[in-house]
Amino acid sequence: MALARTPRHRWIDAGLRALATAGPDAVQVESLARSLGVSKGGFYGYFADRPALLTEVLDAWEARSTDQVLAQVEQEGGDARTRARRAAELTFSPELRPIDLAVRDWARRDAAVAERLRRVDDLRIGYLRELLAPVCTDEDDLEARCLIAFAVAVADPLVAAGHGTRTRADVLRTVQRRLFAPPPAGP
Amino acid sequence: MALARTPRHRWIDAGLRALATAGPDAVQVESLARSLGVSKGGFYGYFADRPALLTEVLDAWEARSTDQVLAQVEQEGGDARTRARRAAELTFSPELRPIDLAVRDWARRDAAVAERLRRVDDLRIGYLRELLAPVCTDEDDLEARCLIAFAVAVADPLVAAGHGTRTRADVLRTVQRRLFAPPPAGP
DNA sequence: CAGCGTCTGTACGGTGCCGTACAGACCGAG
DNA sequence: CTCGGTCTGTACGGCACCGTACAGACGCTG
Repeated sequence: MALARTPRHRWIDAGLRALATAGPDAVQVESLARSLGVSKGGFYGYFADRPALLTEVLDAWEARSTDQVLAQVEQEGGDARTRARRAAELTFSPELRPIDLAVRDWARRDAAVAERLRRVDDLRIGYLRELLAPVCTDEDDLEARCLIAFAVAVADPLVAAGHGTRTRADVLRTVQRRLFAPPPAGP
Repeated sequence: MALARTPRHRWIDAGLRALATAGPDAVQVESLARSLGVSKGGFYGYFADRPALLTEVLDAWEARSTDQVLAQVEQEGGDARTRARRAAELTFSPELRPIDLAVRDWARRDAAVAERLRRVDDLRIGYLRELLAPVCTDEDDLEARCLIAFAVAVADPLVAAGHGTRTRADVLRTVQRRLFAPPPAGP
């Protein structure tokens, strides 16, 4: 039984890279083969066709974005703020971040992708809600903080503007402090 | 001099629609021609090639997203909160919103688009900063609120999660109240 | 070493898009 | 009506990609 030089997971990894850098349209069989230094000969032994690969690419993204991140965070432990930051670091790591953005854009035009993203985001925000609940007395306030935290995390690299003398990191620190601050004053 | 049935601006409008719904890769000459019920015969009389059309599509988007929105808001007037909401309504209208998202994704892989987006976002956040300045004593706080407001506005349709019994609109109202609330307590 | 199954390279037809060429339709001017 | 310029439809060559077919290389197994 000859060993595969280019087994399934290499095609999937290459697909994830292509998805991250150039969107789903760029996940092309011949293009991936070139990037792997291989011809597409073996591809159709593993996958029925291009859509089948895309499905498995999404499977891989979903697993890495949820189970693997949560397992890691829970294993490392720490208080709520530490775990929230760690979950954000892992979820929006330099490696996963561009895939996340590509999937979000993709979800705008593909219902199946949108449903997957909904599952993933529900899980993420559910976890965030648990972590933020202790500092919030009001349920409305809790929900607002969750949306703010998540929206800022998602949109950060999408917002191109500068902040005068401050860096984006400066501003993000201030935002984080606000999120874990005691509830604001009256209406 | 025969009248053009399909003048420049119709190609550009069609390009904007394609960009909005399916991204820049979908702005294809023959595809646009089909959507206009026309063959591509006349296209190359107006535009040198496909990239030239994309440039003009971006020009149109930039003009509509900045000058036209600001002019409208300033003309309608109102207090800071009213104008902020109105600017958001116009900037993220059902018509402009999907173009905005498509451009943001596009900017991730095209430096020229990224620079355009930077100009546009700087202008938008600059305006927002003016409007929010009166309710903020602290400069750090002001900058944080600007980023929060803008990030939530941008990411809202990208975040797929639900909020239990509340609707997204409910949560957004709470966020808006927070943004215009007096500064939070100590550190 | 021989045989087998698996993986890989190459070649092919089909399709869709780009950009060009050109002929004809159309409308206003004289 | 005739002329002229402009816009449009059609056709073409080139290219890139998809999915299939098949022959040969490779390494394990006996």
